[in-house]
Amino acid sequence: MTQSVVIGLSAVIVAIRAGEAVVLTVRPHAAASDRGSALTGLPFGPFDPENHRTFEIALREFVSEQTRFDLGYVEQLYTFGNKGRDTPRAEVGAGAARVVSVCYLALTPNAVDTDAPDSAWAPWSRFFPWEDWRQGRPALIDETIAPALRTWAGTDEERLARARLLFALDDAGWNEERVLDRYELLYEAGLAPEANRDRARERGEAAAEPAALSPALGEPMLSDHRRILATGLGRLRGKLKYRPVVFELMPPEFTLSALQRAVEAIVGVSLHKQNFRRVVERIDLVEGLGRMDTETGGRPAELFRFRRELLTQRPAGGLSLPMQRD
Amino acid sequence: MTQSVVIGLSAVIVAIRAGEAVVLTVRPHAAASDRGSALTGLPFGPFDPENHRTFEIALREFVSEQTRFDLGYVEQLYTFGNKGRDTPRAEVGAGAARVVSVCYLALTPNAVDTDAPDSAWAPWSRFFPWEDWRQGRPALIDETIAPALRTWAGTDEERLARARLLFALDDAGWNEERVLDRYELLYEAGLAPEANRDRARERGEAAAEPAALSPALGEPMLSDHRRILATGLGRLRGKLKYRPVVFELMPPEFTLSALQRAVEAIVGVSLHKQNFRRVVERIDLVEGLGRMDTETGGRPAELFRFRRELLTQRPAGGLSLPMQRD
DNA sequence: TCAAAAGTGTTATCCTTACACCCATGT
DNA sequence: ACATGGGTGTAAGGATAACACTTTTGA
Repeated sequence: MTQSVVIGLSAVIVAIRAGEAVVLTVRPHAAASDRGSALTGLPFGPFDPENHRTFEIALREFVSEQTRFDLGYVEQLYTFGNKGRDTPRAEVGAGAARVVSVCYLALTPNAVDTDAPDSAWAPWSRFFPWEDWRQGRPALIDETIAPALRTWAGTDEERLARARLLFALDDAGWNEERVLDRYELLYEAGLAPEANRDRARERGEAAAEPAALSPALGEPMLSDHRRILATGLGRLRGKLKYRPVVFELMPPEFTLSALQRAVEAIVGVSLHKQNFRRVVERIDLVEGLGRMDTETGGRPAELFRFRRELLTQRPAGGLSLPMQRD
Repeated sequence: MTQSVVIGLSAVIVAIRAGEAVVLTVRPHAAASDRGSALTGLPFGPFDPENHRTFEIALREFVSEQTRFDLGYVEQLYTFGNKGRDTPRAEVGAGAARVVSVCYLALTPNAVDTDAPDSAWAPWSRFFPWEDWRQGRPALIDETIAPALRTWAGTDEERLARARLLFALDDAGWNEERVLDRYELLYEAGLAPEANRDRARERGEAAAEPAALSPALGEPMLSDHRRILATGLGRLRGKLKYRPVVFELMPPEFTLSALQRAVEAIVGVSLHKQNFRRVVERIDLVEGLGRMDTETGGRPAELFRFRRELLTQRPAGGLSLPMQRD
């Protein structure tokens, strides 16, 4: 008498829009079963073993159905199967079916408007405001997060050490890749509204009101979608450094500044302009086109293209990130 | 009327034994449904949503049941869901249930004998003999693989380019991380016995005899387990370079040579002794104990330990790999 | 003419690589 | 004594980080 399992697919779909990193979100149509459902989520859909030969085929199909938008680069992220995950209402399941989510990261150079009414591009700093260090260390960390974490940690040395390491307290360095660990720390400390909601649901109560400081700590999402998003952002930040994936986010022709702004938007730090150019030239994966982009404000910038051909000819690395100190 | 889905769990469990990288294999007890079943597989077991709160709990449980062996470090690898995957007989499914496998990579410092009769440690070069470059470029590549791939490619430039890039033909460099791509290329070219078996099954025929050169091209495994193993090996080879995971494979005290041999066994290349030591000292994650190991043959070697405490105090990186040229 | 952004040059420093050499043990 | 493996020093070359500076446009 085994309980049935339903496979769901989710996608973290990333693009660059006006120099900002954005992610595709959907707002499931209002429905009775959704309490307090101003919440957005990631595009998700069921996996039907009858009709879908592979996960990826199913993924591309439901994304283009839901958003009229075609995916480009796709890679598998993670599979979540913990009991107690919120059951997204779109999954049709018999009663208490266990939902397992196979999650994907997708990158696209066309952040076109999706003309589907319930989907929209949202900058991901809306969900993780503490992850954007481009203007320097966010005040949010020292003013809100650090005190709250210290209160939560009390005298527990292990908790304190984690908080220090992950949020760069007491002169610890910032490691931009550990997005998921930071989100999970906040969740564990009860600083993510999702934590209260999930705990309430476990006790069978109605969801408690979000804690007072929630809005500052990033907009919550449906189910565990913010965890999935954090997984995707962390993976992308890491991958940039050892695979030439930025170019999957760029249009066919771009200026080096646009490329730099794209990298900065993703990793969330400012880079040193001159050295960034040198790094890009050294890896030798771009080619100047001789033509100029005159829309830049100052001196016109040369347009470049990604020499995609080279990927089939040699190993291919990523970009190192020459940080800009203030 | 959706077809049911069964979740299976598989594990690539890696250890170092006498300086060799080994992986835990199981040989399911002979059964009528298993044609030609001298084949080994990876430990796998069903995931029961009734009783298991998380995948990882289920994984640890069935591994210790099957092999009387406890896992240490564990990370999720990949989830396979393609139609046409061979259904492992241990999964109890109603008729034609679709089997989705959530696969894990596990590392352990204790390659103890498992006293379970059907499980055994096997060096992974048995399954991927072309991946071991420690004694220099394997003759197998030029004598067997390259000619077969060139025949398969014919005049198809794209196929030729892939073969050159992945198997380091025509002076292309060897990239030890692309284990999965290499296996998939061989599979696609019909050089892995699994390919013939799967194609035969798709046509509803009995499995064809393995191709003549199969034995040289690595021992095949049950179902798609060799693909899973390739995924795990590739991931581990990559991870070594940016996370201190080697130490999860070492006993509490070890010599630097033992550490080097472990790294070499995993990445499959020889490293430059003097520079390897420098690299290890620089990352500053090991500590000399002042005591000596006298069992080494020549001059006794100092014993070191991994300073695991540091992981909670600072970011932590991996080892760079100073190659030994011949 | 000035602001804004593109683009070049140069240097100190650190890491990697390669090579040469010495040390302590068992046979 | 010598083979075997452990361990140290040092110098060349390349990558990175930090600096100052020139060029080309629009307002």
